[in-house]
Amino acid sequence: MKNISKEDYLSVIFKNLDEEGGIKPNIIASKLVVSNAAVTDMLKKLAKDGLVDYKPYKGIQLTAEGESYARNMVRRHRIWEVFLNEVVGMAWDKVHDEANRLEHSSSDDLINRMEEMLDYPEYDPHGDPIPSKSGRMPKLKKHRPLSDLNEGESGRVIRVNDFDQKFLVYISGIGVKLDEKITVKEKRSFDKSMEVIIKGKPWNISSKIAKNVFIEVK
Amino acid sequence: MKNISKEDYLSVIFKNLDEEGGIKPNIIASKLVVSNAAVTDMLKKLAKDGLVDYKPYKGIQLTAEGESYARNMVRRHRIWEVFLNEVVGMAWDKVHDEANRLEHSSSDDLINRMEEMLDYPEYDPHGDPIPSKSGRMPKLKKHRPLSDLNEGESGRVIRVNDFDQKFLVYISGIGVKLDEKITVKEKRSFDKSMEVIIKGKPWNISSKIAKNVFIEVK
DNA sequence: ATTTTAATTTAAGCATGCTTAAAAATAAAA
DNA sequence: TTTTATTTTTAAGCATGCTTAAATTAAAAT
Ligand SMILES: [Mn+2]
Ligand SMILES: [Mn+2]
Ligand SMILES: [Mn+2]
Ligand SMILES: [Mn+2]
Repeated sequence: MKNISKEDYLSVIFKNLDEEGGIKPNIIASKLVVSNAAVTDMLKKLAKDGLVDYKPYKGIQLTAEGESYARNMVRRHRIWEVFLNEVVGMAWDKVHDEANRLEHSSSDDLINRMEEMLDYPEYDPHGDPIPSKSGRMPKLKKHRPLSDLNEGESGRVIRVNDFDQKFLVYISGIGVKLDEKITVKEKRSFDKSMEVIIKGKPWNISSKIAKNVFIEVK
Repeated sequence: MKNISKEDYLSVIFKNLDEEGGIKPNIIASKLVVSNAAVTDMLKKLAKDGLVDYKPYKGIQLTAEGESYARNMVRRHRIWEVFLNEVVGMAWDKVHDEANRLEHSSSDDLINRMEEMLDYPEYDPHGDPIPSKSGRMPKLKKHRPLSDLNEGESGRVIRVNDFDQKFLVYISGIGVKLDEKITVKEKRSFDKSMEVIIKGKPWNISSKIAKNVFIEVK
């Protein structure tokens, strides 16, 4: 195989199955910013390659081979993110885009070496779990979006979505980072925005922001 | 621009102009392992992009823009090689192939960070000079292929060609590395093979080997 | 100078990964 | 249940970067 486009499709499918329990052509198209027609096309090719189980109109699944390929892509991506962040000193809001390209261009040998240098990290800089060489995925602690918390509740950040750099820059600016404590002071029903307390300071955040920050459930 | 194929063509053209003083479609085709027709095709595209000066049958030159793009590609490649070798601990016979892919997938920011971490190296693991951010190329000391040395002459290795992994594995095995002293004990006219002394030990090497190892001229 | 060989370019065609527009299937609303 | 809206697939077409085969040009040999 070995093909940047196919690798991207597989990653998107894998992550959505993992996080949402399902995937439709629709979602793939919007995540990869291509037309629905392009997705149908590629699904056929991936099916022919034996990587995807695809029944038109019915559903999309990964085959065993497709899943293990995809899992390895996620592993590559997240190891690159940790490496860029910890060894090269790149900010957490920049590593995702860089890793998105590097993940397709590195040998397994290089990935394994970086993993060893980093002493086998279990989570990437945004809290996402890193599959081991054998494919085992560390369990994420139980968590829910900040947007689900009620007034008065508080908890620690355990994961943030990493696909939008501007989002990461913004939340860094108000002090959000992994393991930081956040308290919901006020929640407004008309637009779902909320006032939160971070390091003693109050901040107003939109529901869009709150939906992409995840809080550990105690 | 930004395109793996075009970047590879530019690098090959630049290196050949730099090292041999000229370049023909022929050479490009063999270095990139594509047909001559593919080269003609691509030369037209690069000309249209304003990166190459191309007169059919007459000659190939880089424009100012093409040269600076190519120089930056060589810079990326060689900084990756040093980084992989020194930071990641990858053997000198493996870094070239890995860098050949990574060079297309990294931001200038990443390259500059790696360069800084490495304290601005001037030469890559095979002795090739690394262009600075501004494009300045460190001067290589005067040198000639080992194959040109006469019986009794000796000198230190200053550079080796890095494009064939097996070649590097082989010469490593007989003790050839940068700055190592080599003495020519015997030179056989019928096949240009020679017996050389490395670290006190005699070795028989073919002219093909000797042509790819470069010795500093005192 | 003529012939032969080698290098280069042109021509036609193929696979990949997209696009837009139209058709078909499914899901949602009335 | 019937109509409407949404999603998905099919169809046709385009750019890219290759290929092989044929034609052209340049270089080398006689
Ligand atoms: Mn990421
Ligand atoms: Mn991440
Ligand atoms: Mn190299
Ligand atoms: Mn090198």
